[in-house]
Amino acid sequence: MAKEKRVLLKDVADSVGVSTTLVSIVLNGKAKQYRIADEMVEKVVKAAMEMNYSPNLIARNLRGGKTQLIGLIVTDISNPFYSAIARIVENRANELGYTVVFSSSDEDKDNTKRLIDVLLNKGVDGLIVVPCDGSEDLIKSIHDNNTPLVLIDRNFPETDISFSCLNNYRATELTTRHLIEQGYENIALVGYKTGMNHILDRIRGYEETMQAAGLGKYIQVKKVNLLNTKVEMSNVLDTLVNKKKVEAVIFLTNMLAVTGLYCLKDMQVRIPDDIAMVGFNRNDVFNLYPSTITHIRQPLELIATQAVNILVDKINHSELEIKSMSFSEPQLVVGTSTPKKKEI
Amino acid sequence: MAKEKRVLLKDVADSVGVSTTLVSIVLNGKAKQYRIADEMVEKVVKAAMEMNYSPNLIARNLRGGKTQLIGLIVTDISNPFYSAIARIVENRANELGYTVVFSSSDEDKDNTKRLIDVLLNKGVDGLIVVPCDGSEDLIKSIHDNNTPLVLIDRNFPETDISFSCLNNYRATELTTRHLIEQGYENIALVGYKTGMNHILDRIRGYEETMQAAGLGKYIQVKKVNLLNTKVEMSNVLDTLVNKKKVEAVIFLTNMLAVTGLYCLKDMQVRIPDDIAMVGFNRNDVFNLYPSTITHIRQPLELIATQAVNILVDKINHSELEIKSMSFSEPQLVVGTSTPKKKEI
DNA sequence: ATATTTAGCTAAAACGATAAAGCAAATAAT
DNA sequence: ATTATTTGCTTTATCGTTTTAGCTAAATAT
Repeated sequence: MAKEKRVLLKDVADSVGVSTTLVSIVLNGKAKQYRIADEMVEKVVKAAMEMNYSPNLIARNLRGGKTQLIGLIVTDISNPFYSAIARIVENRANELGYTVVFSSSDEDKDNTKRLIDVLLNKGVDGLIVVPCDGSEDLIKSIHDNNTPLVLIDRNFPETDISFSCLNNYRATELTTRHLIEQGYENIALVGYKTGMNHILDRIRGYEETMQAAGLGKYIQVKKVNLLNTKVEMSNVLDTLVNKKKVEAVIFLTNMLAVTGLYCLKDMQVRIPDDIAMVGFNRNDVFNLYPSTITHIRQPLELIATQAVNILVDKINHSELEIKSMSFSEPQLVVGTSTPKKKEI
Repeated sequence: MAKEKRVLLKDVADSVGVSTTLVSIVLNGKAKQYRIADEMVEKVVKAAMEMNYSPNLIARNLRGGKTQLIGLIVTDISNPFYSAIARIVENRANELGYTVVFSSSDEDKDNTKRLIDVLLNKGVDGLIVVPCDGSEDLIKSIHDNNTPLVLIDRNFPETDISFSCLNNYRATELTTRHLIEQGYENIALVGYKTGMNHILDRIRGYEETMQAAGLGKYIQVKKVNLLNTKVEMSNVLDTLVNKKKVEAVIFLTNMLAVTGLYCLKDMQVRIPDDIAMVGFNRNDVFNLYPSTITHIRQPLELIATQAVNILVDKINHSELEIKSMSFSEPQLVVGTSTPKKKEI
């Protein structure tokens, strides 16, 4: 029941009869560099193994300024999209010898600031952040302060902050083109109010593809608020379906797509009989809904792994100030929610 | 661009012209105890505020042995059930001044051991763990070593390790009783192979309720493997539906219920026309499926908050060895997947 | 007038590791 | 034979706090 006393460097040193410095040198693999005798190296390593020594990271960190801790700030860890990312970040970080600390910003920039402060204070070696609206200056100041930092899922193109995200323009270009090829013309888009680049890129992808296909007159971008989404979504969909006689809707995020499904179910609008739709990111609902939902698949594995790779690289070469940009390509998963439109 | 130098205790001390000790005492609220003059306290606090001082936690921790870090080990953070828990743990931990480090064990006890070692090595003050099959001895040894530890979602009733989980027996008692009241008799259950208590309790809840209702002869407990779930589930459901002519199925976890829905869809078995079913935990699928799925709702907020409360209590009173047990009550959310059975 | 207490503060040690500088003995060079 | 170099290790300082013990001057007691 009593707390086992931890084995210290000193304990190992005493057991071999040498200084703690020597043990530290040997266990850090610098024996050659400090020309420690081979037999001595062997003795020390053996003793350390037998005594089951493991260094106190806090002490090591205080001395060296490194914690092998990575901070991950997402908007909401309970959002399956971000928890999926978290899992991959965790795996990759572990492989590289890091442990992950996470926090949720709730899309709020003051929260983000608070969380970053806390994490830096805990001594994290670097940060992976899903930035939220209005956080650009804040994030820039962290980056300017030479804290290793990588944005994920979203980015600030005007800055020299590294990021790993989806090629968002391509995502909606793909979906829009698919819908056009299926014969739809009156195609609307539902996004949300934000100045964040990932959403703006998705909107551009839709608009430019529509324009290029000569469907400019049908371009309709509806934006709902992130709070009170359900009510706003109902109104938006009511307008699109009943007033605008829209043939297909593209939802810009998973959450919007699922909320959209709830509303359409309430309105007793059938998919795809009454309207075609495209979602974003995988969701069991998309497969189990009466019709399977066509959606964009993000290569999460790649996006998250790249973010960690870039970050760890920055941590290890903090003297270099390189902007790494990783755009991953989206895939279109075609379901039965976007069938070929029957000609009149 | 240059790294801002952190403000140290010494900087504050120098600016006021006193010792670091005094500043430390004042900022830790021990001025009275050390009878520091009131004007001095005021001066120091003012200086610290103005200089925007915040203590280096690493140094503080090295000295005090506390990190204000909590380790959370779940089986898979990308599982929405656990990421929902993670979010609540995070919130409550933050309120109490802690930060959360997470890891996923993948239901593997060797992973669990490795992760616990890493987290303890990082100096976490305590652990919240979802234990997996076969990890009882391991977990017990951590607990015996006086590391503050709380189990969540699952527990080891034979030990004196604190936990916060659902009243699992009540959960299936509720569902089974509901089905019986709706007129079903041939009710089967699908769980998975494990020795873990939470599943065994759920099975007992079903069995004893069936027995008490005089439906003992209908008791059928099917167990699928956690790997290869889809294939095994197909076989199990085929047997239940086609051979055993079962009227209703209870799925013991969210994952099982969703997998079940996939299989039933493939088999073109309609719910509830061909079979009634009950799921576990909330899922958008349950609401958007053609029929809404009756399911057990776990009070996650309560379960997770309690876990943190218990843990922090243990951290602050490590001398007391109290076993705290928190069983939270399940709720039955009734959908259209379990309608009143029409009498013949 | 001297001894004792109290108020108000500081010096120094400690937490456990790592890095820089140093030092004796053995070997090589002149 | 004397000096210079190399080998193999140790001593000391350091990271930024907190805590223990102590120190000085003023206030009180004897």
